[in-house]
Amino acid sequence: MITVSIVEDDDEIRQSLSMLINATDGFECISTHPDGESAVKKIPNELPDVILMDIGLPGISGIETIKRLKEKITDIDVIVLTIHENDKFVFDALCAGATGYLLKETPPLRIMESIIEVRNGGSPMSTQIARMVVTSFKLNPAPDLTQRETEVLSCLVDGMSYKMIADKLFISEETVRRHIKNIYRKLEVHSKSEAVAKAIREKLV
Amino acid sequence: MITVSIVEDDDEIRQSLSMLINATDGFECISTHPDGESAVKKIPNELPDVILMDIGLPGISGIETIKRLKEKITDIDVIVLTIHENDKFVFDALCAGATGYLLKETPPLRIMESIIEVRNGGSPMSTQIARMVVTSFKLNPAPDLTQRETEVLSCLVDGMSYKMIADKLFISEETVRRHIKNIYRKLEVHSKSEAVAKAIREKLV
DNA sequence: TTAGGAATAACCCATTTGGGTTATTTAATA
DNA sequence: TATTAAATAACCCAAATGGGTTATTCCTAA
Repeated sequence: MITVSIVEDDDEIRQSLSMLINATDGFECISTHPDGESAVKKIPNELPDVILMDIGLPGISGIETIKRLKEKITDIDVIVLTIHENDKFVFDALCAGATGYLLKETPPLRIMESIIEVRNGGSPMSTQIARMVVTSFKLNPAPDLTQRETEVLSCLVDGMSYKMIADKLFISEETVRRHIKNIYRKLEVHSKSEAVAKAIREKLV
Repeated sequence: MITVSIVEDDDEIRQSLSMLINATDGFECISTHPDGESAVKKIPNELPDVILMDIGLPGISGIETIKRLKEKITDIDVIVLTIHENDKFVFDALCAGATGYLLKETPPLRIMESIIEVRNGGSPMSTQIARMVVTSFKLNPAPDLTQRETEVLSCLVDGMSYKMIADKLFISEETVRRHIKNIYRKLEVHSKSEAVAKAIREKLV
């Protein structure tokens, strides 16, 4: 028996999800909550196996609700079920600790399969979401940077000082400074930490 | 008709995959390659819709092969098909530009479904892989750091100077220095760029 | 064959940063 | 109530960094 809680403000959706779960052998919907506050308060006592979580909730957001619940119950599986397929919502939800992310157009059968999948150590996602997630890993070629400059930028991202970079690349510290000046000009930054931040954010290395 | 190329050094696997694809209506395996070199040389002329790619190849690795192919053909879909479920291989493959990642235990039907899925804008992954990918987004609480220190660390990650942080938080530059010293001690680093690198690598902010 | 980019190297100077020390106020908690 | 942690602030000094300028060598492409 897999126990499920639902956090969803729309009465109709909440009830039909609950009915779907209870109508399926081996599943039980043990509670439903219309907002994040009551979910955060009560779910730690109810301890379901899986939570189906909406993102657009009144009061505290679904993201914040996930964060607070995961702090209290680290090993719970949260599947986001939402209409939002916006980058920010998706990545914020995953950073907060969501294990799966389904769009509301997901057919009922697929929702039930996802609950099983998440219990089996998977991370069910709608196809668009999976693509967004995978694409986010893709490295961008650092525009304009020469090969050597790219190497130096990697060293910066590794937290190395001018001296350490010089030693590693067998060149003088002055040459390192030269390369770094060129990197700053090309990336339009003015310090190591800005360069590192930009390189990582834009996945240049 | 979806056209597929296979890059796989094991003769038996390569042939059975090719047969599987050609035996399925709507799919055609237009070429197979036993190593990365020949794949990089020939696939740009063959232009399949999808490539099934092994990682453990003789000569240049599957990762490197993906990287070089994606440089030449940006809009091609590469599905990795491998026994390696090691973190490093998975993330390196995705950074190189792989769109899907299946383990070799994947049943034939699921492989064919994955080819369709990738053509429909998805990113097919084995369940374990999806979980690894999703888990990699999870933020870790910065150990020991106080709330203010965490705020300052965020500013560092944004590439801000002491002065900018002081202005933003409405405190003196000296206090910023104080916080940063404490951050360095706790994270065991000795410079801004090391702190930024560590914060991002360990997802502390 | 020559112009230009890439990589190398050096010097000057001001600013920023990193490490050490000390101290006050406030809030939490034992 | 006494203690502790967190946040605030200041000073000293040395080292690292950032910006400007100039120059040489090598290789590639026009």
